[in-house]
Amino acid sequence: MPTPAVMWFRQDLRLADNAALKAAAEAGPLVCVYVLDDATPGGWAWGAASRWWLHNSLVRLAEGLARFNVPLVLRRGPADKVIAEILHETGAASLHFTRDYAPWSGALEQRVKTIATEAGAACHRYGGFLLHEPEAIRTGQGQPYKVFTPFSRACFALGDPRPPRPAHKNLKAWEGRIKGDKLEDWRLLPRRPDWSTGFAIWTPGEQGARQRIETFIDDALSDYAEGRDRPDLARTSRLSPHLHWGEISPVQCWTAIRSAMAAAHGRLDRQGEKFLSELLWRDFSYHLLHHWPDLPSTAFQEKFAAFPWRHDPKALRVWQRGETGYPIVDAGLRELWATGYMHNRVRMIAASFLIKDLLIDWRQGETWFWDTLVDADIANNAASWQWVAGSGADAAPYFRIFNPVLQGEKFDPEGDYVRKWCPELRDLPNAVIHRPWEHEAGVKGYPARIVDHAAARHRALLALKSLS
DNA sequence: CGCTACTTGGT
DNA sequence: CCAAGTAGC
Repeated sequence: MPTPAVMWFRQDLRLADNAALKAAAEAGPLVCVYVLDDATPGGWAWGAASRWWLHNSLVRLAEGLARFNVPLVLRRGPADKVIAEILHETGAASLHFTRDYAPWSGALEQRVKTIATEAGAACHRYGGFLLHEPEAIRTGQGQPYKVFTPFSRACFALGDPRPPRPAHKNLKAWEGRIKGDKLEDWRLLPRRPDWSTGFAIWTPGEQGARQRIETFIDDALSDYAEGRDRPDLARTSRLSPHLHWGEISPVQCWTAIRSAMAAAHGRLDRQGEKFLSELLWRDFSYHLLHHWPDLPSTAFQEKFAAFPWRHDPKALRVWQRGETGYPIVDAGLRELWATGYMHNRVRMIAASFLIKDLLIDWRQGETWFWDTLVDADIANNAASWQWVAGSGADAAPYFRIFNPVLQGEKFDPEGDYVRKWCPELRDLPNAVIHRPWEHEAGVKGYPARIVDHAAARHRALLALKSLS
């Protein structure tokens, strides 16, 4: 029996444009494995919504491999220990995997390399999760970037990435057998099945990712630059969970958008560039996380360590349930609970409300999003919460406090988004849909405001002042 | 990837 | 009184 090559699937749950899989397939008959590792990430084990996605994505990946009669072996435990076992059980000559950039991953990948070497297997690590490796982008001074705009300029200056690799025509399985878990036994689906019924809007898996980007290009790209800010319109790409699990690579996305731009002979240039720059935001978050691994837990700007956060579990609960009395905030948190997703503009508004209006520590919001978002992502989540908190690397020179009424009126002008998620407000006229407390007849069943925004804003400015 | 307060110039 | 523009946080 020829010695196999082990393909360790991680956040690269796709067959196409997968450098690790390609190399493994060329190195020998395949042993494909996914390891569920809840130990190594410490407090950042996959949240509940992520687990729902992972379950479905693994089903799809296993189906894709089954077309080549290649099984997907499922194992559970600390990844380094499990990989060591797999290498010994199979006598593999090589191990292939795609790099990831979580704070614990550098050390993990180092241990795996040592283990593989000791087991007599060549260890190969590949990029592909990002457009640019975090070490590859440097300022003129050789330092990592702290500000997005020059970072993205440096990326654009490098030109387009190499085109994606096509999917395999053939994959060959190792003929030996090793034991694996049954996916159902991992119990990745929520215990309360009613919670995830609204997740049916998603199609996890490589095929779903491909459909998603096609639909996006056809339906939304032509108006992306402005439309992306409108939660009442379906103009965001919704690719984030697919990208997070590597069902589509950022290079595939980049190339698809570039082709659409070329096919439109320049008419889509501004819209397309906007989307490409959003893809670079994702790279930027990982760039920050890689160089500042404390980003998920510690304010980047040191003076924020002394910020007088309020301990208020009741208010946190009100925010989580979407019962703050501010329609755009509540709609966002209810959309999150129902679908595992929140529109990006609304994420900023909802996050600002938790931090600035309720003075609740951004880490509590970060934790909630980690558990409830299907696209929960360690780098994007941390960088974005810090950005809203004003404690991040590229903080605005002023203490930005979103006004939930003005934001609602600006970005959900007809109130369609708010009416969808807060049906109690359905019959309010547009003029007061984002300020229901001004409706003379009152509103049945909708909560009163948890704080007065003007007063809360004043309080937040005082809290900031206390830092200097 | 803002907001408020204030000014100006208009009705 | 309002709309538009802008300084300053």
